[in-house]
Amino acid sequence: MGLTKSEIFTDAQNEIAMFAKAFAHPARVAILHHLFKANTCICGDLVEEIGLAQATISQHLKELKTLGLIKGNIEGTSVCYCIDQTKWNEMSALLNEFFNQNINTNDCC
Amino acid sequence: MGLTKSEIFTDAQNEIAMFAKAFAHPARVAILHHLFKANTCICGDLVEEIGLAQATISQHLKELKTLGLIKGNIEGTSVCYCIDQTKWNEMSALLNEFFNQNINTNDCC
DNA sequence: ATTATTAATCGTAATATTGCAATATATAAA
DNA sequence: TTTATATATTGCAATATTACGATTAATAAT
Repeated sequence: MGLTKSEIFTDAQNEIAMFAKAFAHPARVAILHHLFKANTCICGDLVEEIGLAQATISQHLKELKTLGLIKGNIEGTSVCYCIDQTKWNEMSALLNEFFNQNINTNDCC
Repeated sequence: MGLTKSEIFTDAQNEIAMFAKAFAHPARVAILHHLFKANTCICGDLVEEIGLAQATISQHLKELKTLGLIKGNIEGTSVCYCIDQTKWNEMSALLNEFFNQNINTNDCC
């Protein structure tokens, strides 16, 4: 118990859930908001901007990076993060398709 | 610790995270998939279709209903569920805006 | 070489989520 | 009224997530 039974769902369903999880915490939404506004930033910027501990921000960055939504480039002692446009568009297309499957249905109850 | 600090984020960031959470589990994605396909369904249909316990499906339905994404109408001993189109479109618009804020940014690293 | 800066990782505590059996509730059918 | 059917709720166990202090690692500056 307590363990999601991924094996009983389709790949598409699991993938949608995986991407959605990226946005399912306001800290990650805030990180992405800031990245879009600033184009690039380093971990320290986000710590200041958002107000969570460095370890916490680093952990959220790791999740976004693991999913492929952001990239990180080492620049001296710091790491420059930015959105991975290609992956972002891929994710966006997948979720959009999910959101728009209702074109032909009506309210029923 | 372990408690999300919602108060340090904007309303928009919290709202995006809340909606994203709805899709952050494949069972709920599967429920919504089925609802779009079938237009309406009852809890028992989903138990059969998805293969999780009745209590588990009921719990996922409750979360979707609390968010307002689905509606439930009592019909005899069963409850007829369907998508709430208005709320769905509202959610879709909010997340789409989030996904499309990248129009003018470039890859950087 | 030593020190400062930046980020990642580890360890840990607290909270949240998932899943199910058992039970409760509420209506329909007999 | 009793029984059957369908869903919600409760209680509990297991896993996942969130957060942070402390430490580590790696480069830059002195």
